[in-house]
Amino acid sequence: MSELAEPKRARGRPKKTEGERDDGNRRQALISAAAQLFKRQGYDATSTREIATQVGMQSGSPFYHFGNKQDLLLAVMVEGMKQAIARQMAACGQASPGQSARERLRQLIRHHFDVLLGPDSDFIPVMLYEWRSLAPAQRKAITELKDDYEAAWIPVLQALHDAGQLQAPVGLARLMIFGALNWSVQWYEPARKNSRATRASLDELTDTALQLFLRDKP
Amino acid sequence: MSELAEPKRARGRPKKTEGERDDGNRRQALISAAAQLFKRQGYDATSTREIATQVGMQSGSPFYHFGNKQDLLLAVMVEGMKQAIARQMAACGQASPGQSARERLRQLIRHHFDVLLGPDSDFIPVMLYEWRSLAPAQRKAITELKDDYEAAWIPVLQALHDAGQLQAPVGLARLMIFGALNWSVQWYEPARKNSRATRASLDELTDTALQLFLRDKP
DNA sequence: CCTACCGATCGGTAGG
DNA sequence: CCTACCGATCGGTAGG
Repeated sequence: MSELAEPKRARGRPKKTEGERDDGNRRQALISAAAQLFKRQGYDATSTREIATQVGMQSGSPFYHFGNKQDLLLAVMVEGMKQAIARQMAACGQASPGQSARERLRQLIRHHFDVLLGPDSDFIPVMLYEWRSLAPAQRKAITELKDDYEAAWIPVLQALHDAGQLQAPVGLARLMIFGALNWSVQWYEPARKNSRATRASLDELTDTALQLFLRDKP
Repeated sequence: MSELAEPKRARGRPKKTEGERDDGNRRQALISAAAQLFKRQGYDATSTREIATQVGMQSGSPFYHFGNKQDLLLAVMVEGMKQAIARQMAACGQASPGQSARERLRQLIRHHFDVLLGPDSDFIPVMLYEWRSLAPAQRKAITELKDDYEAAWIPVLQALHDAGQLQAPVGLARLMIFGALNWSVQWYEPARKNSRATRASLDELTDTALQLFLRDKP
């Protein structure tokens, strides 16, 4: 009986895309739609009406969920950063005993490319390229999350620096490495033919980055 | 006598900033003002009225010089790229006989930082971060200029790769190196106390970049 | 969350 | 290049 309830409820709703889960968390749908549109068109070039339409709402309805457009932008960024931090901890959490610093950096970079270019990768690019559109108080909130994310990189880079594999000073090196990675959003086009090709490409990018930044162990 | 002519003419004009050269090339003034505002606020967040006000025009007057707002954006980018190419050729034009590839790359990077972060450095950052706002036909024009600018880098990187000082494949290395450099627009704050400090800092950035990307000559 | 709506702003134009 | 203006769009709100 309860198995039949779902489709019945879905049919009873106003016209929505067929098969869309309609379990009431419209707020999340707004955030995802906003992320996608903000990434493609930019924050200023995207109207709240467009976002509403994409999730099947009327023009004023997003403001039931968010006080204003800026708050929606902030929500996109917070959502993206929290996911990125959680996934980074899961993937690169603590060093295995026999793991080299180079290997730890490889994992961090590989995960970062995933966050930038992989599936569901609209949130972080929006955060990187729409920073300017936040209010100052909002920037502070995001800065804290960004610091959390970057904190995992510092000891790894420091270890590589101490070992002579990273010559540049750690502070500037971190900024330049993130630049090299983050810029890929501007030029990388995933080979969409199949997901395996995309994964392979991100692996290649990771290897290239390591070759570029690190020297061989002396 | 001719020494007195200048202030007299300036006084006779309608209210403009004191001492401003008013020699009629209003088009250039619009381009410079647009570059500054586009960089600070973004293209979409800057109105043509703001630009007009900044150069002392009325709201409709920019459209006497430019067909529409997008054309003004294109003019900013073209202006920036032409200057950057000319200055790059002047600074890093042809290799001196005894000049190493590493030294040639140093010059290219140092000049690039100057274009990104030095004085009068509004144009290229606008080009880098407002690409999305161009019409497709306009993008083609800018792409050609960008290819000209980047052409000078290829043989240098290739030579370094052949010599084993640059391990990563040249194509991807170029993209990542430009990323590392271009991203500095997001975090670099020039020490404005005096111009010497700024120059020194850009020199430091250049040295760090070389340390990061290149290995010692085997 | 929809309906109905508002004030503000924006890019752009005609006509001189 | 200014004056005067327009149509369109936008973020946001009241009231249910």
